Amino acid sequence: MSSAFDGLSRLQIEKIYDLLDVHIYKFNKGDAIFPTIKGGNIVGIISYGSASISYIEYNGNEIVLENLNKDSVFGSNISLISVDNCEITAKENTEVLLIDYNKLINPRNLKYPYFNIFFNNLFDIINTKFKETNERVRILEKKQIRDKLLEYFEIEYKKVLNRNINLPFALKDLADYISVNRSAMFRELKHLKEEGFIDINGKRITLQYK
Amino acid sequence: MSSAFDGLSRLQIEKIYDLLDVHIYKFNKGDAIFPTIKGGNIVGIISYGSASISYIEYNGNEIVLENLNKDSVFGSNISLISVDNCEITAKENTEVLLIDYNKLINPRNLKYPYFNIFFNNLFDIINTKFKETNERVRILEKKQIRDKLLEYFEIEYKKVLNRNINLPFALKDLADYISVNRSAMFRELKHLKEEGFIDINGKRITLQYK
DNA sequence: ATATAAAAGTTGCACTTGCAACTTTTGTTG
DNA sequence: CAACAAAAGTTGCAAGTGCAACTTTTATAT
Repeated sequence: MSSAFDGLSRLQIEKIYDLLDVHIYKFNKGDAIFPTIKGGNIVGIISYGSASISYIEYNGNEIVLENLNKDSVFGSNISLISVDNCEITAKENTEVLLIDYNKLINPRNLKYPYFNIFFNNLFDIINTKFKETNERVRILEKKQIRDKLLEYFEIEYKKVLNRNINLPFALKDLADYISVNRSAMFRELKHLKEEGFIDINGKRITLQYK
Repeated sequence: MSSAFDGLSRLQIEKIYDLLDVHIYKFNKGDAIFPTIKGGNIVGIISYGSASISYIEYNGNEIVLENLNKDSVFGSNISLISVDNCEITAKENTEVLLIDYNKLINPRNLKYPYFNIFFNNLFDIINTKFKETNERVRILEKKQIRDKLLEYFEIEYKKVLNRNINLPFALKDLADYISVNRSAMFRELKHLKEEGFIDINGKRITLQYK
């Protein structure tokens, strides 16, 4: 996980705070972060703590869109996650940096080398985020659980070029990620195993067909 | 559909061509655009014509990820669509502008007001694209066709605040968009109609519950 | 106006999936 | 290490969905 301030000294980071008129807000567990940022074109960075972006469905269910941790960047105007119609809630003591979007894209700032590092870091985080989202879309587009799993394997395989895929999360989280029922996913994994396509050992999945 | 050159005069556009050393390539129907841009960090803009971004699945199926039309922007390093492992194919006579990504983010260019307009336009296109993708993820995450449809309606309703939703595409394209079988989607639309939730007249859907 | 193609609309059926209700295993905490 | 919680693993069943194979309607072209 890279940070928007990677490669910058303490002093340079403070200069950026000044340059962009960064506002620092602290929230307690359960606090809503959104009233402070909604409306304005503002970019948020979590400096410590964690929060979740969620929204209420038409039927009243709360859907967690994303979890924000240290160094996460969010905001509706910086191509990260659609914050509109969402609530952002602190999950613990959390500090958030808020930056006016217009100051961020003010070209005058680009004459400062340390600002360019910061801006490129931000762009990089956005880029990574978007690539991840596109990967997930490829999986979600598949109609059947088997195809979603195979697409997931394919994407992970290309990243490491290794038949052994180590799940970065629990199996139940994989079910959430590919958006299918946990038991049904498990059943399908079992079938893939029985048919000799894969082998599973805890969080390690081996692709027998590669 | 906005263009990266919106708000710029012919002369200013030519200055941008010079500034960024824009390369202009022409392709015939069926030509692969990708060999020219792959590897390098390059941003593409379709100046006229159309193309499609597709990839070959593990089972040999070709999946069309996206259609590019006039003014579409693409490229793996500008947060648009993950072009890696994909093929870009011209669907007709097509002209593409290719820009070196590093020149695009060169801060020296930002001293030119016309470049800032261009850059902001690009950022805006990226932003819109990402919001659209996030919308789609919200729909694709739903497990049942009914929930996908209702989520789609919800999103469209919030955009226009009108019970009448005009589909911007054919019903079969809606099925592709929410990634379900066309007939199955139709059946579900019929059920929603029979249960009084919606009314359908061609491409106009009226939400009776709003 | 007629031919042709494309989209809309319909239906039956087999298969897939979500869901609930478990048991078993693994991990965590005082 | 006992107690508890969380995750993994299993199963039956009802409901949902994909798919194929249609018919009907609408759009497009000559």
